[in-house]
Amino acid sequence: MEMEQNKIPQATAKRLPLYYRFINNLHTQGKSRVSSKELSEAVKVDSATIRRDFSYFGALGKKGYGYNVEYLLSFFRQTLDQDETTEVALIGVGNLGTAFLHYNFTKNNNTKIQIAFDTQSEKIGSVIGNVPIEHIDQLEAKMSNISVAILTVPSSAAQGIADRLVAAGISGILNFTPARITVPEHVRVHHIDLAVELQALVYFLKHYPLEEE
Amino acid sequence: MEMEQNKIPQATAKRLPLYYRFINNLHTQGKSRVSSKELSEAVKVDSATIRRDFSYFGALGKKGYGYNVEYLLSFFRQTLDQDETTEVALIGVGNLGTAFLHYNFTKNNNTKIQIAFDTQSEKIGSVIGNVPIEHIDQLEAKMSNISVAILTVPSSAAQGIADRLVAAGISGILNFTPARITVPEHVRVHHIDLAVELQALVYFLKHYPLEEE
DNA sequence: CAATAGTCGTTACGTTTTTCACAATCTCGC
DNA sequence: GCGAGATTGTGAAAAACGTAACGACTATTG
Repeated sequence: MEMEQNKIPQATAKRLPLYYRFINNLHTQGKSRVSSKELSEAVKVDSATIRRDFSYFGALGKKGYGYNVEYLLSFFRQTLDQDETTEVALIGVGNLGTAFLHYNFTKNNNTKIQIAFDTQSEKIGSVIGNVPIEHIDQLEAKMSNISVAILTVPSSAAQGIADRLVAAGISGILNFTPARITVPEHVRVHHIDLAVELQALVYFLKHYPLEEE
Repeated sequence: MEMEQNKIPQATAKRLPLYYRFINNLHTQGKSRVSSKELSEAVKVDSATIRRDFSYFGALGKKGYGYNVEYLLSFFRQTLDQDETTEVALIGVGNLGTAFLHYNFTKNNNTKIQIAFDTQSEKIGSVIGNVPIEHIDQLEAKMSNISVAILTVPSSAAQGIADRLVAAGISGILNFTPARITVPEHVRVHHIDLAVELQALVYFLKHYPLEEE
């Protein structure tokens, strides 16, 4: 594992996948060149921030010209390890879980949902979006060499499943339940809380009015 | 609209809904008192940060004692305008949209999905999670007094729908499509990009190793 | 009532992140 | 090959954010 890029700010790291997708779009559209200003309008990130972000990886552009899309794309593919796919498990095949299974991550991404788990027997054995669904009892048995899990179970089950994932050797959990799960230090958890996101938006609307007109 | 709390940092504002929910939980559990340390363990936010966040609203706690759950709850209810429900529209009743419709926001929140729209005729007229589903053609007609929309349509349709929402007088959009939509300055958009979240987690796992052991 | 332990509110400081602004450099048309 | 215009990369400043530390105050116990 190269540690040279250890110095990349977290805020920058979070934007990288976004950049990657839009550069990919540009490439598909046949564009061969792009400026930080254009990219800024597309991804809604300040152009200075984009230039700064890119600069952590060295001089990727040319002054007076901008960035070569092809070069940028191949660079990001390498940086984001697009060549090597990360296998992901999904726990909880409800509506939200199903949405993920239909989401074609592999197309533009380095991730692939390899297997899904649920408790409901009528779902077991079926395949959604090319992903087979197994009974949750099989979790420990079938999680070898899977290091990332998406948690879309009811919140009451979240901590219990998280404990089992940890025991099975998970490295990262994307937690969509409202519960804040507790895990050992070596496991990284990202929380995405849909109700909180909605409420936060409402709060901002009421208390941080934007420019009128 | 009170503007006194204009000075609350955005980072704090984003945490308020989270605090609210956990305080609500404590109240339901019959706890009458809580310290910033306890709350910290529950919501996974540093206790000093919690005290700081609360302090923007004045002295809510008592030294040597902690915070009174009931008081905190009534305070947050007021601050987050929990008494007055915000009506929300949902556009796009796919898997993700359906997940939202089943999510009982109203229970713990000040938001209620009032109406949903889709293009597929077999869904029109049905009701999911108490929310009626209308044809997208009805959008302009039935959006009066709705100021917030959840956008869960295919990304190719995102900008077009966004334009119509803006024309219909929307104030805020929670955008779950990978597309970054363009709107006038007075409309607030929060982007939640599931693929980006997953990729970001993977990137962090590879490049920012956590403490081993 | 004194002593002890607990907890807040806030100050001070360090870190991270964003933004400004411009010299350096490149492109492109003529 | 020159000059006008475009765009990068970055130094420096500002803004935003997080956290350690501690004085002030409270509750509780003996």
